[in-house]
Amino acid sequence: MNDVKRPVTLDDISKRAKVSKMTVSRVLTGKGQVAPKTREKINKIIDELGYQPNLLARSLSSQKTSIIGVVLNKREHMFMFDYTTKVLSGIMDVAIENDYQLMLCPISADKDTSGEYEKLARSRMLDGVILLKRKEGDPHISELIDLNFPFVMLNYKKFSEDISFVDSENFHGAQIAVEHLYGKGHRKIAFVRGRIGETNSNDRYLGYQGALSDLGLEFREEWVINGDFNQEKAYSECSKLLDLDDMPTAIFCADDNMALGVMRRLQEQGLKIPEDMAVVGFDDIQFGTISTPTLTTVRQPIYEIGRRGMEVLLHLINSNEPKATHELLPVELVKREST
Amino acid sequence: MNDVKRPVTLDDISKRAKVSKMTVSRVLTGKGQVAPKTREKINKIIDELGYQPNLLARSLSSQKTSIIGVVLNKREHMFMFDYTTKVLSGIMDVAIENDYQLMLCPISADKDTSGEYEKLARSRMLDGVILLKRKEGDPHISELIDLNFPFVMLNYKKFSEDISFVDSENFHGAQIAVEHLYGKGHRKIAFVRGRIGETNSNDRYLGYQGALSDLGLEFREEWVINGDFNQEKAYSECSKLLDLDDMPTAIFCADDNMALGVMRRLQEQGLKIPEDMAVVGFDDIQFGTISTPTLTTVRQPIYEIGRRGMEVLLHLINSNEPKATHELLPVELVKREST
DNA sequence: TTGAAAGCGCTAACAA
DNA sequence: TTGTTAGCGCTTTCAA
Repeated sequence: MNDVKRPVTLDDISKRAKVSKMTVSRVLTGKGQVAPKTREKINKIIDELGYQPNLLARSLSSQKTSIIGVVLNKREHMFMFDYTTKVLSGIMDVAIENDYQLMLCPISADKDTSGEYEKLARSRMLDGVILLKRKEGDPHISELIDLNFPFVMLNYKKFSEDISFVDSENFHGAQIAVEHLYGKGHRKIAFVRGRIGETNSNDRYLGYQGALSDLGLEFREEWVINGDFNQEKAYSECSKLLDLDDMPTAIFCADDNMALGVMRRLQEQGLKIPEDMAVVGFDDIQFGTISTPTLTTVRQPIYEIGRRGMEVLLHLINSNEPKATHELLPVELVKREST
Repeated sequence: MNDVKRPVTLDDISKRAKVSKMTVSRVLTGKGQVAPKTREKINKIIDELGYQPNLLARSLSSQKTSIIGVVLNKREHMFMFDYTTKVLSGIMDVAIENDYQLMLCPISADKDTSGEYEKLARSRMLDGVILLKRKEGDPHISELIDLNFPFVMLNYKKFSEDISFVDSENFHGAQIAVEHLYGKGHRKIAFVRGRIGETNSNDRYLGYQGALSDLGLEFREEWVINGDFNQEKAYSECSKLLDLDDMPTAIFCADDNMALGVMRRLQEQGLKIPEDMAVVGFDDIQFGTISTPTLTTVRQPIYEIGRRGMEVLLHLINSNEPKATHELLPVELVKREST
């Protein structure tokens, strides 16, 4: 048994200071009036005894824990380390600034997770949750809504008054990617789709189509392949484009990972990038800065999304009449060697 | 105010089932005997009412939270996303298997963090902590030891009976890297050191020196440069090697990040890798698999370190007479194009 | 400005 | 097999 010494409690302090526990509690939390002299005396004893509040007891009593759950896709996050690290950093920085703690809540993205969100909410351990990259129309979100439990979705978009989200301008991002290629002289632009069923993926597809139409370019079914936000899938599917009689001259990929897969395939085929085929990605992951050639891409402000997400959640938690917030953060084209 | 409906409590269940709270508690925790019939009746009511235990109350009463704190270097983890993600995955998988939760505890690696560990321990929120990549001889570890609070250090080595750690065979890893270069015909082998003051870094340096001596190779001060586990630093310091009259023919870097910086510098100088200069790294990060050339490296089992670390910690927590565990996991040479 | 009493929801220890 | 009692350490509410 690890018998940690019996910790100092409020009671110890109050007895030593010859005041009630309540007075000590007031000093500790800063709420309520305490005579300066009393306060001083108590503070001194707190220091002497090295008192630390028992957060469990405090939370049980006050019905607030100052802990936020971060729901991430159980296994998938391994393949999105760039994303996970950046978004967590943003969330974490705001958490630190506001004295909140972060709890990791891995939940499967595929299996039936019915009841999982409700469990989190009802555990009373969390004041709110941030959901990362959940699937479109996740049916279990209603568990959170029904319980009126504060939550924010990141990299997810749904204009519902029951759902707060922070996402980036995916539609616009796809547009500027296509316009950039157009500016470089390309007229036959292919698209590699992301996972069907993620709102991000859909918006980028719509942005691609919208831009083609705005620019008077042709849209062809066979120039659209499905990469599933998966590098290997994009790598193999890419062959379909290369087998075409009328090949595109540029490929816009719904994320950088797929762009990397596509570039690998092109290079194996002996094609020069960007001379024979231009490539644009989406995200701006670090790999794209050291790949050969370096990757032109649409930068998403992931760190900022994390920050804003946490800010929105804290507002939801602490405001008297919370209202769902919908935010789309701006994206930016980063020109590199692949175009 | 978010007025979540009043949650169902043990009391509600017990009244409805016409048994005492204790009996319900027994059904819930699985400890103690309960008549099958009673159990069945209670379980039914639990389902009906959608009861979820209040973890706060349970923890306060039982003095166990089933939450583990993961202490990571506050800002630094941003630059080690590969490491952080892998090690967290390992920790998380074992946590899930054992019904533990993970709490992120960012603590600065540089500033004075006196009292921070103690705060974690005394908060009563955590059953134990895992410390990632802390500096050698971190003076505040004693706070944990004095409180007899369970903790494990990862990627840290100190043979003390007060400290449990899981690390990889850094010394041996450096040896096989040098031996590999020797096998390729190299006799003048330079070394790029990591951060002075991390045990990993020191061990790799010692392994390098040991291997040179075993192989009867010359050790020269000017063939050792300091990269501080920092890609840019390695990039710039690398010039010192190139300015030498008697240049080495191979460079062994204490981590992959630095190796990437070194390769960049070499290529800018017009040197061919591995023809003009061979390069070996340490870690096996993903970048090394797609760089040009791909990087020969010593693979550390980071995911495994995370797993073992969590297992060791759980043992420490749940064993009656815990004893510090010291583990060095095996490393492995991964041959690629850079040698 | 301070204090007393009650309770947050659960479990440990003991008793029946 | 089941129940009773007594907390865990804090905050809330109300009274002084």
